[in-house]
Amino acid sequence: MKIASWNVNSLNVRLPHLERWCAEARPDIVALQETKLEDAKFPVAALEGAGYRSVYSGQKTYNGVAILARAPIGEVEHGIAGFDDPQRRVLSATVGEPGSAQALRIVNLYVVNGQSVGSEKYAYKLDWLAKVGAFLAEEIRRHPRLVVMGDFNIAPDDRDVHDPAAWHEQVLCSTPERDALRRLLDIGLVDSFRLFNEDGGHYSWWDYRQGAFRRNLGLRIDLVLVSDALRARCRRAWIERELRTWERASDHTPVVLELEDDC
DNA sequence: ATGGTTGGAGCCCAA
Repeated sequence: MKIASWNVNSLNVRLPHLERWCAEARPDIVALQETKLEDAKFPVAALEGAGYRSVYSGQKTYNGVAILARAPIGEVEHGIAGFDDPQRRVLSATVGEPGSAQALRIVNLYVVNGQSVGSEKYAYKLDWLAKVGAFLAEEIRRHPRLVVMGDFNIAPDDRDVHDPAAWHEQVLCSTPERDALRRLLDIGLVDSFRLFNEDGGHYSWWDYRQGAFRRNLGLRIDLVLVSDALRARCRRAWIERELRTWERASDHTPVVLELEDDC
């Protein structure tokens, strides 16, 4: 069972990449961010042809999240109850046969970027993360088999940063952001990549500018978090770095978690 | 050097 998260930075542009990667890697569940598509324009038929059901929450130009799965998708929840946010950044669903004990609860997050420390968008980011924390505390209580994945726009620690000195207390790396991520993990989640990789230098995003990918100037900001109930079922976690070399690549690559087959 | 590249909208904004 393979579970993946990928910020595609426009599904219109990246649909061929997604189809190719799904055919090659055959992930069972994929969370997409920055689809930048209104729901009416979501490529349901193309993905069905590739073997995936899809649920989505999108808007024109910005944001947009989707969950694809080879198994049935149910209990779809858009956004966060009681938080009337026009930005489409949160989508949750249960994947698996209805009523099955093997079903997984998936929460897909496109965390606010925050622009720069001290900006209005940064304040919105911290407020948004606090609301997500309250939401996840309830989700994990109702759904112990929980996967929270997405573009977190936070590098968890300095191992996840190519140049920690340059990024020190900058947006995506600042202490308040890392503390906010820590509070999400404290609910009972673990960064699956770190179950298998302790060293630095593994990144999921590289800026389009300055030849950042060629020079491996990246950050690891795309994460697959799993609840304690799933922790012992994790078999392998990795970053699909090779997709960043493809023609017209997204600035992010997929991050993948493999769970035991009976999961 | 406060730069640069990409995507989407529409002649700038967000990342």
